[in-house]
Amino acid sequence: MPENDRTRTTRGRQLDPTRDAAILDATLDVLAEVGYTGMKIEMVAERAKAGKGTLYRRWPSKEELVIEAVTRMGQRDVGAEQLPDTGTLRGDIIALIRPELMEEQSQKVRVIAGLTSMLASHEGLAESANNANIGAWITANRVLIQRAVDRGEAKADADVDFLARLIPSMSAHRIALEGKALDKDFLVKLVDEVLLPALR
Amino acid sequence: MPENDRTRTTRGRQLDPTRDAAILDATLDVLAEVGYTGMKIEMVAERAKAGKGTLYRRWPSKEELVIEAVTRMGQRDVGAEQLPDTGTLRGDIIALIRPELMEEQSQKVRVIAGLTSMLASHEGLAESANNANIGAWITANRVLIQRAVDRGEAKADADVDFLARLIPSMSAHRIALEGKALDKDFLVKLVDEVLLPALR
DNA sequence: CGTATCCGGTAATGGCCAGTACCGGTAACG
DNA sequence: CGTTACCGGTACTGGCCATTACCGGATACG
Repeated sequence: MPENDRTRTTRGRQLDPTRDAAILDATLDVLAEVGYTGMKIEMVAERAKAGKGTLYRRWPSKEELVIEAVTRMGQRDVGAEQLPDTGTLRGDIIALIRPELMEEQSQKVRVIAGLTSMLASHEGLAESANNANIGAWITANRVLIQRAVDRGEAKADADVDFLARLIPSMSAHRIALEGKALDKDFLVKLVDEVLLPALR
Repeated sequence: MPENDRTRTTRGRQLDPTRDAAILDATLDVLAEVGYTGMKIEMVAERAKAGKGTLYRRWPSKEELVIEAVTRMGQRDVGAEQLPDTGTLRGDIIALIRPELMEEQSQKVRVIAGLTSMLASHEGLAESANNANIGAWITANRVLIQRAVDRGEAKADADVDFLARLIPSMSAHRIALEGKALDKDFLVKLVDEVLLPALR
């Protein structure tokens, strides 16, 4: 039920669809900054320049709002179809590192980190959060590495699933626990010093 | 100020020092299970078979209690002096994987994960939590890897600081986000397939 | 011994904040 | 046009705990 029941038959003014995006974006911003517990509905409303009523007219609770925001965040992912294909794994992985994507990934990781405490209790959220976000990054890596294996660039007995987690895991740790930014140097070093050696 | 001011000059019964450990242990257990927000003072009291007053007689707030518990958790670390020394890096790292340590590390990671949302807001906690816990594990790895470099077992230009984070980061991701246990197979694979190739 | 203080319980107190109700104003249905 | 429902604001309500206050026993200091 990501989209609430918007099929109206009644009279009068309709919900303004442009407010939705503003509210969901504000939700992610606040989540990334202060986590689920620190996030107050009023902060989201204020940042979205909306009244609390406007939020509650769309989502029945804070929890539902957060679930939709996180789910939507997971949907704007890299898109497994349009992955780079430069002919080498190193080139592919580095092509994945565009500055906008890095910033976006950083926000995603921060959102998830601020959510970990409720993952255990809330079932659907854990799914959306983990699978849809870091998960997409891992999936992209999996595809790229598998290609390298098929191409003979990487050794045939490599554990693709396992190695696909390498870069996202290390990055998540750097962002969430060390509080550092995700810079290109770090990622390039990860590819050259760790991932590629592991595939030879 | 880890230890409260216990220098009493007044008359009457003293604080029973054996209650402290029970309460701090209970705090860590609850934190690992439900995170900071989900943790209610009453849960801790109940698990420690204590009254709430007994807690508040020792710590002025939930926050202070958690800080001391987490700080103390950081102090029972591997102990950089008694690190294994088997002659090979592989042997050393695997010797570090004792079942009790794995269970303890898993609890630590779960505690930290349930705390991430408050790390941003509370300064000292982030320090205690990150540096003192995963940090100790990273430090142990750093020492072992440096030894391997000195010994000529690993290549001389290896970035020891960087590689020391490999196993702890990957393990933390596995425990905190994937919710899986930290088993020996996973760690051995990490050493053989990732760390050692990166050092050749 | 006498009493100050602790102990494990349990019953207030009080603040924070999700959720609700309304307000004056406005846009979009019939 | 006349409703009806929305919009951004701003109270108000109610529940959940952190924190405090007590209770009827222990206990250890002087």
